[in-house]
Amino acid sequence: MRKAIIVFRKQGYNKTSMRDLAQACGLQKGSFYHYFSSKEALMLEVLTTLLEYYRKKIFAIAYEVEMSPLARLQAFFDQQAPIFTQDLAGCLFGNITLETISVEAEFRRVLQAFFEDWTGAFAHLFVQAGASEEEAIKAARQTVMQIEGALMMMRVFQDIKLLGSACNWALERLKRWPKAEKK
Amino acid sequence: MRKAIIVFRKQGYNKTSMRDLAQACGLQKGSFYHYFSSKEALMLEVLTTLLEYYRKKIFAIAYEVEMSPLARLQAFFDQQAPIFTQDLAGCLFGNITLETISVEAEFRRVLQAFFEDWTGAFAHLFVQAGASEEEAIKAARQTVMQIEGALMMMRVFQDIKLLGSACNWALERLKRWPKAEKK
Amino acid sequence: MRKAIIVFRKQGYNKTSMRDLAQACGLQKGSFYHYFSSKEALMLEVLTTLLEYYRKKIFAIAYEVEMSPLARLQAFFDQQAPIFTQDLAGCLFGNITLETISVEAEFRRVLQAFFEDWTGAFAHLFVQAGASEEEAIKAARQTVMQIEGALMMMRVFQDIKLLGSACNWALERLKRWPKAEKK
Amino acid sequence: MRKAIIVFRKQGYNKTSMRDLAQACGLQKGSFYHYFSSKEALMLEVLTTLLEYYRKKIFAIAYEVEMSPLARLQAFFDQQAPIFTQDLAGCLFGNITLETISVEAEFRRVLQAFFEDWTGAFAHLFVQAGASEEEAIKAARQTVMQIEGALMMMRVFQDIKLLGSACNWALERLKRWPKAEKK
DNA sequence: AATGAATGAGAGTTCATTCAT
DNA sequence: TATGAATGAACTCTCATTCAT
Repeated sequence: MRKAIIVFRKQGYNKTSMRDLAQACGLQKGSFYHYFSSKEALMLEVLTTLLEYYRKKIFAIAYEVEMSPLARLQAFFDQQAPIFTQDLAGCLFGNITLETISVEAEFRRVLQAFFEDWTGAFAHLFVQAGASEEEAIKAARQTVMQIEGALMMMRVFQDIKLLGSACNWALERLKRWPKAEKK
Repeated sequence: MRKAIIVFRKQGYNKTSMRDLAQACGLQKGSFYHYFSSKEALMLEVLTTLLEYYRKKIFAIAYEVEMSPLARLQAFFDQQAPIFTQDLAGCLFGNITLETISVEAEFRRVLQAFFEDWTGAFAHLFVQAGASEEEAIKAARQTVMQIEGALMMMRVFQDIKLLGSACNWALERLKRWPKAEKK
Repeated sequence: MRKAIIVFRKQGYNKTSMRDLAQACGLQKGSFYHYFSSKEALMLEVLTTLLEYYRKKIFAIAYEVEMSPLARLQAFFDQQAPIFTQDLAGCLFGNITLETISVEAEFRRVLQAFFEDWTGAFAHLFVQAGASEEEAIKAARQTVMQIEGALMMMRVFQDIKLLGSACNWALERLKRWPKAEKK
Repeated sequence: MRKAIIVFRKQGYNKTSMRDLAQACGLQKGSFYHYFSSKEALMLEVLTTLLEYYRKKIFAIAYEVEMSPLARLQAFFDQQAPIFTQDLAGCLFGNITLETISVEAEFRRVLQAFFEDWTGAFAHLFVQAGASEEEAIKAARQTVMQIEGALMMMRVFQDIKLLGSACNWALERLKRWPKAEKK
């Protein structure tokens, strides 16, 4: 499963064959069908599992009351960055979105959930820093977009720093609110 | 060729078969090989041709001296938006980047060129509006990222307005510079 | 075992997978191999068991001395009909014959035995009704053929009555012999 | 196509792989898909084509006015027998019926059409020989059933003569009608 | 310039079978 | 006795590509 994430994120959905996945796991491709009923089902489960992980390990950081919003965002990025930069492969959800969303309707619900929860986490931070609900959502959306855009640039130009600058912009932005550094 | 762009943008590179492309053009699969030596070559030519089109018809707008920077950016977006929103399929370069960049090295050069020129065009506008070279590049990059991120969100949530708001943010940002509205 | 008969009769030999059979028995595929060494062996055992059942419960009716030949044939059909009409699936031996006889030689012996014993049972009735050995065998063969043919029509046209008429013809035919109704 | 008939008749539908068929035609299995969209479609076309052939070349004999009904039936069997006895493989329609009818609904229409037309042809002969409509249909049905049953026995016992005797019975039966031998 | 037959490789998937537990 | 993981071969079908016409 963890192996599948890596392969899918790097090669995309259509380019990745069951043989690739099996090989990455040291199995025969037929063996995969004991665990997943189809390639599509596997992808769906990969996405669902990964979303769960994000919720518990990353998005949750935005709701930790013991840190200031700014500290939380910092921690958030610290957790997220290594995942995104690994293999210079970016964000699985973003990659799969652009590759499949117009054709594979089954993935849409999970992909939407990911982006909604991500935006929600950021919005919560902006609210806590002093923004109105509306302002917060706007800022959160913009931040998510910027990061996904940055990941794209990171991959085209093979330059990890491009993600860093997007994160910095987000931190700067949060700082502008009065309660950004208060617990 | 124009048909190929549409199909590739919507379905992606790997999901699109030569049969799909031929069908879209009212031809037989085999006939395609009179014009393009391989699927890869075709994609490359599609990207190159489209890049040329962008340069002449869209990026060029940023360098038109008769309009204020703000007016130019507005015109820029007016040209770009319908292409991006058609079929809710987004930006071919962005889509192909996230799908293939880690696997097909041959496309990278064109993809990079596209994003460089795009950024360059925006940077020129910010400079003309009064920004320093460095500030301009930063702002331009951020804008491109935001738009690509917005296109992703537009596709996941099937909501065209998400692109619009990214464009508006860019316009607002440009306005903050003193010479934004001067020719 | 009884479940296997049902599945095989309806789906045929090649279309039926070990998974289908296991499922019908509430077992796992692997568990089947404690009872049968292979799919072929299973089929063979199914056929053998069923033949044994036919011999004891159905063909035996033809040899019951307490009834007239006609009464025996009637009883014979009364026993046989519900088996053949269940699920509109016909006769397992007939189905398997037409599907596999040219390819799997191993089944031939049991299949032949079934048809020989069946014919023998009918021939006995005709002899008892007054026919010569030769005439009896001829009539018996014809009757079996007619019934198998009727089962085929029953299945194509999804009409249970087609079997009934074949049985009636056989009864009429037997009646023509002088001792048909004598014990 | 002619090759496909042979292979399907001998091996059945499920046992016959696209590789088998391709091999019989000296092609690669992939090449088959230029002519038929799927195995099922191929089978359907095989059945349809063969039905057409039967109608024109065999069933038509029953309607030839220049011969007596008996002569026509004789000619009918003379045409039919070599097809049925070839490879001891029997009747494709009968074989496919018993193998697939409960599972593959798409074939039913053609299979029914075959048996209806066959019965119709025989019924016509009986009518011309002097039978009432009702009697004719009954006799025709019985004859078809007998032949299909005989083909089954022919295959189990690997004895070509079994088909012959079924044909003879049919001829004898027709002779019993007054106008059987009149043109 | 365009076709359509053909190919060989490989896709996703199913299968009968094995075997450690 | 029964499971469930695993395999390797075979399945139906699709693909990018070639080439004679």
